Amino acid sequence: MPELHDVSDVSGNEQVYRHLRREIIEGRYGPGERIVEAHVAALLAVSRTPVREAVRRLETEGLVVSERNRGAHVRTLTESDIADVYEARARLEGFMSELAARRAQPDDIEAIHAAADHFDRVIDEVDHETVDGLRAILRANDRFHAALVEAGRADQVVRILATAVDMPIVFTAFSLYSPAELRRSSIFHRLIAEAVEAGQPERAGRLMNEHVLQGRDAHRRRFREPQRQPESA
Amino acid sequence: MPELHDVSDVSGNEQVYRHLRREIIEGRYGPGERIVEAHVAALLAVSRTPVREAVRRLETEGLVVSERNRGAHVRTLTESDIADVYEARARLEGFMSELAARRAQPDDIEAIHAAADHFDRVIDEVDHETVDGLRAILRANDRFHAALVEAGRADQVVRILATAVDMPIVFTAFSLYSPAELRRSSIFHRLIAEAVEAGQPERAGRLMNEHVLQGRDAHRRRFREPQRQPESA
DNA sequence: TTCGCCGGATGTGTATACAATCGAGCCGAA
DNA sequence: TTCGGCTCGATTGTATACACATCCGGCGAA
Repeated sequence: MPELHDVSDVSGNEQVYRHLRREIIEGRYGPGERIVEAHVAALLAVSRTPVREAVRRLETEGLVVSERNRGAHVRTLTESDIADVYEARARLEGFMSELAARRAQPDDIEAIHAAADHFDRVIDEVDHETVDGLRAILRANDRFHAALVEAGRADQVVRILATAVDMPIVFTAFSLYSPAELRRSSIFHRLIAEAVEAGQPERAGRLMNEHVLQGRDAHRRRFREPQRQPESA
Repeated sequence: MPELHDVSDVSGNEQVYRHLRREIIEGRYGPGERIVEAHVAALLAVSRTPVREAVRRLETEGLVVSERNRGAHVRTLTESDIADVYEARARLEGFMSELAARRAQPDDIEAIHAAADHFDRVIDEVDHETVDGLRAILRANDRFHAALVEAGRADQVVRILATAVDMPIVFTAFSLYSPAELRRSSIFHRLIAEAVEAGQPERAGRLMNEHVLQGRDAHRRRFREPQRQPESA
């Protein structure tokens, strides 16, 4: 893991990548919207070269589609695309939870419990209606999933999840979870943590699988309602 | 799927990408070997710009690792990395086989059977000891898996498999399969095709899962033997 | 001998220039 | 009016230039 909270020493490439990724995730670049290299370059005060590299990365991650000589645009996903990716993610994270239950070290277990605690605290304390609140909740959720997945000690699978499968969660960012759903998530986090600690791979895997599918269903419900956007930051 | 057998109208970027990918897959760039942009550029008679873009793509696919200001090198995988990726692939392809059994259209079924037939013909006819023979076998195998996976009609998951998970198979290229293993593969292909045609998702998924794990084990056996390289092309 | 410093060679990161392509609007002919 | 072709602005694809980081070998001092 190179840098985690580094801020100074990032290449232009990396800076552009993070910028675009966040803009897309948080919906400021809508689905289908065109990404013009020169505009992004001007906005971030860099040349087109790093912009192009960042776009290539996003393209292979699947966030962006580009056609030769015609530029790049944000990928548009159908409801069923998203559901499929959730299910794929359920399988992979389920697998990682099994591995975690087999391979986790005491440190890992502690990190998992800490992340679960932190999630609880965050959902109680932050204002769900603001962008910052949502970011905090999503970050806390990511932290739990990251702790779990890393406890499985399978770096390549972690990489797959991070680069290829993260995408859909991403588009979920503003598809808010209700307080009830968040509490349910919290309960699942606890159950998974306990199964991992107890060294019960099958249970851990099944619980995680189910937990992710709950996310899919929550997403699906939101998708079918009129979209409500939270207040901007 | 943009182009499949296009050869003329490829951007330099794409050309470099394909070149490097193949070189890595077929082992002419050994694990850990450094990739120097200017050398590749000179070799393919393009500038460094498209080379850099291709390297970024390979990097997010996980074939290559690069460090800031220090260049890129071919990723080195441990035996356990490879085993983990195989298992992840088993889960995802198992999932896709389930979907295929649910969603496949008559065309898809036909393509799957055709690919299975083709695989049989190829393993009977080609010389397993040459690079070209191996390429033909791997291509035939890929064709079966592609037909199956595409029958699941979940483009995003196909993308994930292609960009993130394909990698290990890749490193397997020269880890030859024995004739007995190839025949076993053939049998599994048939069984999977039948389960899909019969609309039996669970069986299709289980069979595919098992089939991929057989691949993992074959790989593992090869890994532990002294490496034999096939004659060069 | 060993350590540390320096300088050049090598190679990466980014900016910029220019050619090629695309697409929209215009114009004239049927 | 409608359609085909044309031109031009906008944008992408690639080459090239240059600044800077890293690596390595040599040299001198302790």
